[in-house]
Amino acid sequence: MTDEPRYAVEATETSLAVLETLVDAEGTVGVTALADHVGVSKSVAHNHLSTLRAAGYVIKRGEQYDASLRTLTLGERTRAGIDVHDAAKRKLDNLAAATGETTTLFVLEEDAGVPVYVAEADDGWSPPFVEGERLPLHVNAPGKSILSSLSADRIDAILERTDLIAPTDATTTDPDELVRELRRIRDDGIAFCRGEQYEGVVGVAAPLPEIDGSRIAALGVCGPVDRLNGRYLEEDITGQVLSTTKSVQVDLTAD
Amino acid sequence: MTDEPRYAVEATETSLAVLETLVDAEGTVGVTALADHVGVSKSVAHNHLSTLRAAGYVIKRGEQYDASLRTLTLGERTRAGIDVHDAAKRKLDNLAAATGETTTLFVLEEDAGVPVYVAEADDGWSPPFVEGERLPLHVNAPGKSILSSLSADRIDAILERTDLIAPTDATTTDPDELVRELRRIRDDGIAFCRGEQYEGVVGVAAPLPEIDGSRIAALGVCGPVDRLNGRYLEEDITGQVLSTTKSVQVDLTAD
DNA sequence: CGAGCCGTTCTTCAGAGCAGAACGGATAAA
DNA sequence: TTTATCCGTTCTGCTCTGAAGAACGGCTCG
Repeated sequence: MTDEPRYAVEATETSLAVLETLVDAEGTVGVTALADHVGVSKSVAHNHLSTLRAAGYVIKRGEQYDASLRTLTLGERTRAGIDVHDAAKRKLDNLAAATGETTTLFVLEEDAGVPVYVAEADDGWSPPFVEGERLPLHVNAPGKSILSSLSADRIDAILERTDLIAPTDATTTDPDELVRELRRIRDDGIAFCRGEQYEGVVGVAAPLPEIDGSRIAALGVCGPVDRLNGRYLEEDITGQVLSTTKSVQVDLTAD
Repeated sequence: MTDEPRYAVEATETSLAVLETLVDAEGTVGVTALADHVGVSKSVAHNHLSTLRAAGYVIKRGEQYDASLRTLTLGERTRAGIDVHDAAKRKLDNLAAATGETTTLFVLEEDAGVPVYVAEADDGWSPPFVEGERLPLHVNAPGKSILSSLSADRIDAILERTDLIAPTDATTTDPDELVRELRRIRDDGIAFCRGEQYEGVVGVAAPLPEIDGSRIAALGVCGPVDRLNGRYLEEDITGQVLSTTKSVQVDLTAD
């Protein structure tokens, strides 16, 4: 997984650190502050900034630097290559409108679940998912859906490599218990998450298995437990998640 | 603008070329093909791939490489720092739903207009805008809105640095004529674009001037000329664009 | 069975890229 | 007004990175 590269390119690591610092900074950053933050000399920081600027990923406002909007294109171009996203986006918007809750599309990547699209709830609130950020598979409904759709061998391999961290008290950290739950999820075709990632947030999700070359994914709804509960959650919402998933699957098979 | 950096970091340029190649590639790419494409030796390509992989921006599927979804986070984190985006996103969704057409938020960056958010039309069609891609300001309605809201000095400076390319026959390439049009746009508070960027595509946009630290932006609707025309375009759609813009402005001032 | 590909590793050496010093303009303090 | 400081940029010289190309080993196809 994280085998250190034998011949790493240090300059690349520095440039990425510079770029990430700028992306996370509020407003612009000066050369000196940036050099301190990244841990290189001022001249080196300056060289990397100029290079990133020539490439278009960094802009200069006065004497200060900032990440440019070009950073968006990398992600958008990557997202454009994901067929599940194209098939699901609009349906997730509709599902969000119909339920008033946040809807998400997660994709499997390197033993992790990655939100690729998040349609926000009516009230604008949604869990602090950052699209593209890898999340452990065992802490949320889409992640568990994805896991449940894999072969037993693959589940074991992933669980072996994964540290079953517990963001809340509700998180399942026992592999055997998790495997039992995954079996139930596979039988039901639907996964629930009750505060396992964030206190008070529940989720429902259904797997979207691989369809000739598309990625293994899952589609879900999540929101506060005081709105999502009881029969409304387990029948109404669940039904809508299942029918949306079905419809995305049909579209994917059609192409 | 494009003054070559005096001490460019070549390794960074190579890594970015590698990453962009992967992002634009359909599916995965092998080391040899990638090395050829970027113009470096196989071992160098391999070193950069390993480094980018360790940083999380590249993943390996079997013996092939691909851009990872992590590329999304750079853009999303940048976007999260743009207050105009947060204020306008939901309203652009609503405007798209109300009109059935594509709505966009453009922001000024380095003499160019950059789409930061695009809400697609009902029929799923939208101009081939890639979020984050810089577009000339004189070819579309949001760009012209942005220009019109600047001071005369600043307009002159930008026009001097800009090559007034003409994607279609309808594009205005004469600076004087453009300045006259910008004056009209400033007086009306609304800009139109009639096939100046893409044949058969018209646009309406209104400027969203700088509000304490927010970026200079514009908000627009665009779609095919056979749907958007006549009084429907000039009164109905235009009115909705103006009221949405007003509402975003109010929200921005409120914070 | 062997020829050819492809990803990975190794080795060697030029020069890329590092740190630190020096420059120069701007701003603040005396 | 003068002086001190700070910050972005440029310069310089040394070192070790990162480049190329060859070699390795596994795989596939003829």
